[in-house]
Order: sequence, then C-alpha cells, then structure tokens
Amino acid sequence: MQIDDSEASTHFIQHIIEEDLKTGKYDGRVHTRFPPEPNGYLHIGHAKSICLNFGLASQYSGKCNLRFDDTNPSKEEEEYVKAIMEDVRWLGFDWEDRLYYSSENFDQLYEYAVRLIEKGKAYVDELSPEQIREYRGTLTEPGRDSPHRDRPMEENLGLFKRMRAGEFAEGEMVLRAKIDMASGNLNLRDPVLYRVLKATHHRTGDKWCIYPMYDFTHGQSDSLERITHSICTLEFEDHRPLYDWFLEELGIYRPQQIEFARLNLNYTILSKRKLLQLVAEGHVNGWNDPRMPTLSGMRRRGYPPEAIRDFCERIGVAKSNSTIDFALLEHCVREDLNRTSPRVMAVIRPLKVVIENYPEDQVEELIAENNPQDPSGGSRKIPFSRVLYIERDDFMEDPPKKFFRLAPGREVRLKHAYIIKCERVVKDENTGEVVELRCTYDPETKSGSSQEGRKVKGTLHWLSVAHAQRAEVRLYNHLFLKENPADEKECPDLKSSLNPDSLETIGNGFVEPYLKDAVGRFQFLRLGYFCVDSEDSSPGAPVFNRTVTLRDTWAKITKKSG
RNA sequence: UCGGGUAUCGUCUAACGGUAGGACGCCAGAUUCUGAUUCUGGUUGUCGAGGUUCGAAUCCUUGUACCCGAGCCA
Repeated sequence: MQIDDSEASTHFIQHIIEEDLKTGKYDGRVHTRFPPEPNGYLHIGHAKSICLNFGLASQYSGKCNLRFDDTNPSKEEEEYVKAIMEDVRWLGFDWEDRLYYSSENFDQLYEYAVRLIEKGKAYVDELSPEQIREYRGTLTEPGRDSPHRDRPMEENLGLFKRMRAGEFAEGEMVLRAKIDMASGNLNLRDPVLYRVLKATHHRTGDKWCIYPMYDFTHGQSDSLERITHSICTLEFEDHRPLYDWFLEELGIYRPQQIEFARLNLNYTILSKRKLLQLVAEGHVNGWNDPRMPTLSGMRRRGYPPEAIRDFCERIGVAKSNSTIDFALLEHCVREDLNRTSPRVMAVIRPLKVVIENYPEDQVEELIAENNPQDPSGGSRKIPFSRVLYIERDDFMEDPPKKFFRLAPGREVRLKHAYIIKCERVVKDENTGEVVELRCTYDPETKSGSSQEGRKVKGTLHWLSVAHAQRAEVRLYNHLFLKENPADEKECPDLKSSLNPDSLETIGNGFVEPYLKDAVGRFQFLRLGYFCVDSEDSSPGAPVFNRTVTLRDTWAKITKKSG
C-alpha cells in the first residue's frame, strides 16, 4: 500500500522521539512499556495506550515491555493478570521475554527507601491518615510540617525496619519523603512512600507487610527497565516532578516521561471503577459482555483487532482532552468486516411468502457468491423453494413513495434468486396482522441468466422455510442513552442512564443451513455484521451477536420523516 | 483562589512565520441483484481583544473557557 504524505502525519510524541534520536539522548534507543494495574479488565482506552507504546517501539526499531504495576495487593488479582495478557496478545502485540511486575522490585525499592532515609530525605511519620490530610493544607494554602519530620536518621531507620517487621498496624506508621510542605504541587508535600498493608500479594504472598506507593514505584521501575520514553496519561503530569526528584536523589537512570490525553468515547464509559460497578451490580453479563467497551467485550462482540488498531491509529495522540465519536470506531469495524466477512442470509423477523406458481415439491440449489469484495472467496449453494421467509420490514401494505421494497402489486428481486410480485396479502382475521404474502415469481429472471432482465427497485434477502436453521440473534445498541455518561453532573446515577434497549434478543431468528455449525464473522445481507457467540453457541444451536449494523440510508429517511 | 495543563470544521487531528489540509459525520449525485460497498462533488474551523511582521493558527501582551491536582488508590 502506498502511504501518501497527508496520512503520514506525526504526533507530538513522535516529534520528541525523533528529536531524541537526532541528539542521541538515549544512544538511539527507544524502549517503552505498557504498565497496567491488574485490578480490572482492559478497555478500548487501554488499547490506545497499548497501540501507542508497542507501535512506537516497532516504528523506531525499539522494544516495549509489559509490566504489571502491582503495588496494591488489596485490589489486584491473578485473574486480571491473565485477562490482560490475553487481551494484549489478541490485539496483536508481543512483549517477547519482557514481562515484568513492579512487585519484582520490592527488594530494590526497599533499599531505595533506606537510601533516602540515610540521606535525610525520608522520615517515618506516625500521624494518622486524617492528620496527614490536615497537615497537607489545601490547594490554595500551604501545608504544615509534621511534628515527626525532623526525627534523627537512625531513629527513622529503626522505625522503618520495625514497620517491615510487622510491628505496626495498618495506618499507624508511614514512610514519607521530606520535600516541601509549602509546594504548590501537592505531590511534593512530603508524599507517603510506604504504608503498612497486611494483605497477601498475588505474587509475593506474605513476604511483605509494607508496600511502596505507586508514586514511589512507577518511576523507579521505568528506570530499572531502562525505559527511554515513559508514556502516561495527563493526570500524571503533576507527578513528574516527584518522579524526577526520586531519580535525582537516588542518582539512578532517568527516563523521559511524556503525558498524552486519554481516550474518551461517547455513549460509553471508560472508567475501571464504573465498569467494575456495571459488572458487580449485574447491569451487564460480566466483563466480556458484548456491550462493554472492554477488549474482551469487543472481541466477543466481533470487533476485529485490526479494526481496533486502525481506530487507535486514526484518533491521533495529543494533549488536549477530547471525546471521539463512537461512529468512528464503527466505521473502522465496518471497513475491516466489509473486506473480510462472507455474506450470508438471515431473517430475524420473518414474514411468510408463498410463491403460488412455484411447484410444491421443487427445491432448487442457487449459487451465491460469498463475498463480492473478494473474488477468491468462492460461492456456495442455497436452497430455494415455494415457501419462504422475508423480513417483515421489507413489506408495507401502504408504502410511502420512497419505499423500494415489497408491497401489494409490486415487484422486487430476491437476492441470488428470482423477481417476485406480491399478489395478495393474507391477514389474521381477528388482529388484522399480516401473516402471509401470496406472490408469483418470474422463472425468466433467475440470477445469472438474462442479464438485461427487468430492473426492479429493491432486492431482498430471504430464506427457504423448509431449510432454514433456527438461531438466536442478539442485537446490541449503545449501553447508555446519554452521549456523555461519564459526566457526573449530567449522569450522577449510572443505573438510570443505561439504555434499556441495549440488548434485544431474538430467540427465533433464522439463518441459512450453511450456518448451522459455523464459527466466525459474517455479514447478514442487508442486516449487519454478526459473529457466532463464543460462549453460548452449541452444535446445531448457533447464537449470533450483532457486531455492528450496516450503514442504513433507509433508516435515516424514515427517521427524518417521522 | 494556589500549582500543572489545554484551546483549529459538528467530532477528532495536521500545519512549527508563507495557499488552514486529512479523517469521521452530515448533505447531494453516479453506479449497484445488499437502500451495503465503491465513486464523485459539497458543507463547516484557527477562543476573545490588542500588538510585532510584507505576511500570524503559529511570536508578544492581555483576557476568557475547559481539564487535572488536597488517597496510607493507580
């Protein structure tokens, strides 16, 4: 493929890296990392970071590590570690032999803490959490020094050792850096370095009862891994001076931290806390519910990893907060699926059609191409017979002028088959509901024959009733009604902003017999892209998830006019 | 109010003192045995006010708006 200049625009992080490469700042090395905390599942926002970090490494012939920032044993679990690794791999990235855990650095971090104490740059404080908060001051007023701030170094050392030995309860003692209680940057007001946490760690077990804070771990972990460009989100901008202070005081290798704006997407939320809430309160069926913006949810929904990578490429990288239109993600998904997925026919809201002039017992095998976008995709046979299903939406008894589909007296083509004409409408005597259409077909109009045959306005998908395979079909819509459910002011209550129609289950849909035991992704002609559900399908009883609808001009017209 | 950031089409994002460009969306049309795809064409933008300059989205002054920050969370 040709890359023209307009597409090849570089973002500010690439500018920085290219400048560093030019000046030899890191000896021409580019080494990044993706550092998730294993306390939840990865979502599309993480995908942006993953693509950025792994993408940069590959673009500049560098490396990218996977590192779990696991400094809080009370929130982290092995289940998340596994899920995260699976998601990163599925997205298409490989950390090779560079899998790390911050917890592997606990010994080194402890030693760093001792070093700071010995330099007189850290002290053990016995203020309560509440007192520490009071002493910290406010955004506009300076804080006050802790009464324990000037403890002798030897005493600090002894106390810190006793913390490690388990002599103090949680909340009783902490180790703090001695920086500046009057700093405008609250992160520098003697931040806590170590706290007592009598919890079992998913990796280190019960070896430790004190754990380093993230702030005392992240920068040093980057340093130990010889990271060159430590890419993180905007909220850590204020922490950079602190990380640099640690690195400086410890006299160790210094990576360059660069902050970028995290992804926001409309009609969904990308907050781990709130996603956890959706799962915990049962508003969705687990982390991989196809409505979830998690990578596992999108995988189950049928989003190809290529599409997600393309999306991450297109949204760009910048420092200004922004919200991406969900339509862009869907565009990327459709673009990939249009190229790659076989076309098949399914009828999800059936209406019976009887072809009156078609022989009772006749069955014809018609040829259907699998993918018009892919000539090498081949074709398959589909059975045609006297009694068919078409989509209820494709018939109107009293249609508006722009309706191209079937109506009394009108003709349409059945895809891959014949032109039919609606002769009569059969209704339920009591309800007046249309229950059946009596039609005739024109044998001269078979697909593939006489090319210059009559033109009709519409082409419908259909299924032979006798051959149709029953299937469950799940139609998904936005999980939230509001465009910005993340806004606490607009949506103080998550529950009430949920879209009650986010999942519509069609228990008795029908698909081609071809799909009885299918796996993978398909385009249901004129309906959308669907995939076989990985969990609930069973042999002979397929379940399909709608990945995304097709663009639908007719739906737009009907919506506009009423 | 203190510290740190950010402002370019409806939404994202380029342009690094020299023609404001691309993508998505939207609108119109062509083609189509998917109202899909594809293809054409169109729409709309530099936060405000001053200044420097032959020339400003870009530099300066000033204002405004928005985001982040007071966890022993990450």
